[in-house]
Amino acid sequence: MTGLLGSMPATIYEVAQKAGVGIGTVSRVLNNSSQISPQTRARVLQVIDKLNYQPHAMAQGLARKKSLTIAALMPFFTGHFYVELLKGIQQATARHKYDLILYSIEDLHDKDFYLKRALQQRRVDGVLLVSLPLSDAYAKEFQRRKLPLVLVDTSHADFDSFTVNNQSGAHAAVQHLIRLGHKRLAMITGHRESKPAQLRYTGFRRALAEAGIKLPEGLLISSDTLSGESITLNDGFNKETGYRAMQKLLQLNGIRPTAVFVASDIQALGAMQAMQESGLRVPEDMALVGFDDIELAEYVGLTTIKQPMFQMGQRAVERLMALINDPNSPRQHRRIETELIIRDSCGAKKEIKHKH
Amino acid sequence: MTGLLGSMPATIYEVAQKAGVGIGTVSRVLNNSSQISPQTRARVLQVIDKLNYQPHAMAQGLARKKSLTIAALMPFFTGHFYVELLKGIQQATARHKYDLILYSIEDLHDKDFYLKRALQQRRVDGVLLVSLPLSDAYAKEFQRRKLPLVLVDTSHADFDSFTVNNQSGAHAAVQHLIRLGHKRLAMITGHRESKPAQLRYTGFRRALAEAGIKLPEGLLISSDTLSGESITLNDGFNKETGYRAMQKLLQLNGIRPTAVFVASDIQALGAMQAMQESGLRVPEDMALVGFDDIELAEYVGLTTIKQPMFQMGQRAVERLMALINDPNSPRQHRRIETELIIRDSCGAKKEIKHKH
DNA sequence: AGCCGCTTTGGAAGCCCTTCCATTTAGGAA
DNA sequence: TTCCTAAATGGAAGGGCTTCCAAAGCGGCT
Repeated sequence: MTGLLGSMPATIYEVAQKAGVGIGTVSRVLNNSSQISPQTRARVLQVIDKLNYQPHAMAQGLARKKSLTIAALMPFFTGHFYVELLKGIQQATARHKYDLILYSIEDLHDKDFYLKRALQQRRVDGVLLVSLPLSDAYAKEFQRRKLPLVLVDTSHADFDSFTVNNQSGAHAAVQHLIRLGHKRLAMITGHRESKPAQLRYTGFRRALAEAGIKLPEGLLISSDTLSGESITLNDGFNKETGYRAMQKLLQLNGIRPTAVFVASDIQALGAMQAMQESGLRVPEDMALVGFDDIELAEYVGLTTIKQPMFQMGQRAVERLMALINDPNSPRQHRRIETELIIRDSCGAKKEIKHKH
Repeated sequence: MTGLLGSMPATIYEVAQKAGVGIGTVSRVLNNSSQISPQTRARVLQVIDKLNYQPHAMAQGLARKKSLTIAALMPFFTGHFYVELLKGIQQATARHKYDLILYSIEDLHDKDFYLKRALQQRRVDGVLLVSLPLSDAYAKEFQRRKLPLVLVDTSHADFDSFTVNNQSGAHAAVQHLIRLGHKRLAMITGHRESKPAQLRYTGFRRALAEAGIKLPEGLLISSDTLSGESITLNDGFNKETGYRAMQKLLQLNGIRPTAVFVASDIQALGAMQAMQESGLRVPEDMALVGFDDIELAEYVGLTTIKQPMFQMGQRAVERLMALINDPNSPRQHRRIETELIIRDSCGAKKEIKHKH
């Protein structure tokens, strides 16, 4: 009995010998080459089946100068966002019969090390760079060697990228609040240097401008204007900044806003906590809309902007495959549109109930 | 200018030539072979550095019959549990200078396909099988060929495994409730066929027995004894089963328990909802302890049992590396101990307050 | 000078494929 | 039958490494 895998996996030579053909012929069968007579093909396939033969990927890779492998470099932080993204990436990769090597970048210094490793040692056929900046030196390398690269949740003028449309997402969120009748709006956001924070702010301003609403002094609160322990972390999107920002808003007694757009759900949770501690209710005393659609958002009934990460992962891989097949394919910068998820915190549901 | 990666990556031949040595010597330097004179080594290293040379992993793999790659097969379901596990796996893999190929198994039928692919095509040096059953046919293959395999969150007599100690976790949860003075306890759990559900039940019984407490009729509710839409899904751990189970408990008016051990957090959330709808408070009217420590648990203040998945992922990889280095190393079955996370739902915190 | 035994080095063979070129074979046309 | 063309096939070369064996270098001995 040969066993499922063969005691020592068979090689193309054994297949050729048992089938009474040359190795070239076996290779041609394996690669669906055109010039093979149906009988020979059948005979070879039969032997392949009997020996349970599968080609050795490394030998194939060496000969073909292709690895049928792509690498994804991503920071492994938070939950939902990356899990969904990874799911999408993994699924699409498998569908194309490619394998995925995953590199988790915990320190930005490691990035170039792993890039080099993926490219030069592993000879991956393409790279997915997620949420990480592309250094100029590597940008040049990728271009010079025409290596397929797709950026996800980050961007660079010279390479394909998929990013969430932060601006239109924020715009939709704010527009929603305005339609619900709010005229006095505030915004809580992350650090001013954070790109997503900037874009979400732009969307906010645009929605206000379109409705002819002005943003009074003090109704925009960025994380870096606050003080506290976890304030300086990352992009400023965390619970504490949300909490402190809301406290600050609540101190502006006279001109308290009736609705707040919070640029991240996690901050929105902090904000809700601050309101609760002041005895205020959401949305009655103040309506809230967040951004991200984290897992908790559903639980607490937070209206928010959902980013379709699964789909984004899939599409990024599709694009990468296209680039692998045609490295000269023109650049594409895709903005993935977000979705407004209406729950309780914006007050829309109550309003509907009133009307009936 | 050579560029970061070399216009076409250098080979060992170029290095040898520029350094004025033979390829064997370069190879020896690369692999830290002993018999090399310091001067030669220095010269070769210098050229390697200048050419930015890195060995071609596929050529190395082919020659060495080793890939410096491991594969992880896992179902990609839920959040926290797998994300943490994957983080641990990824980190430990990188520390050993191995690369990780990730296979997501969405359909059990795919499992053997990907196993075969990993083993026979990719020639990975070891496999991590997560939360998936090992079929007998493959078990034999792994044994015969002495292929390093480590099971995570699943087990098989003949292979190394890392599992959460469900029983002692449940025991700790229930013991905690008993220490808080509860004498009338109930349990809500998943399907009776689910292995974790069974083990958690055993832990529950053991804690009761040790305290001399009997479990009255009707105070154990398994998902498969309920009716409803999502009831039959997977292992029975979902919100709806928790909700229905609690409803059922609440109908037993006379003998309502004072505390409930819920075998999964997600069910505990459903149970809390049912209580809330009946106007009951947690923990005043009924204390609750869950299992899993999902993200929401912290938010709602659910006392629960935390499974240290990150650590488990790391340890599984460590073990796999040990097996790669010594395939005859004796089997080990490790049970990872859980941690009791005390929050509000068990009433312990209030009790402490009372005392002061 | 000649010899011995290390240490150090060079490079052929081998790992398992793909691909290309040469060769064989079959089928038609003359 | 003979010759020509196209289809089918065999297998050498090559891809970049490791490893092993043979050979060279070296220092100290006699």
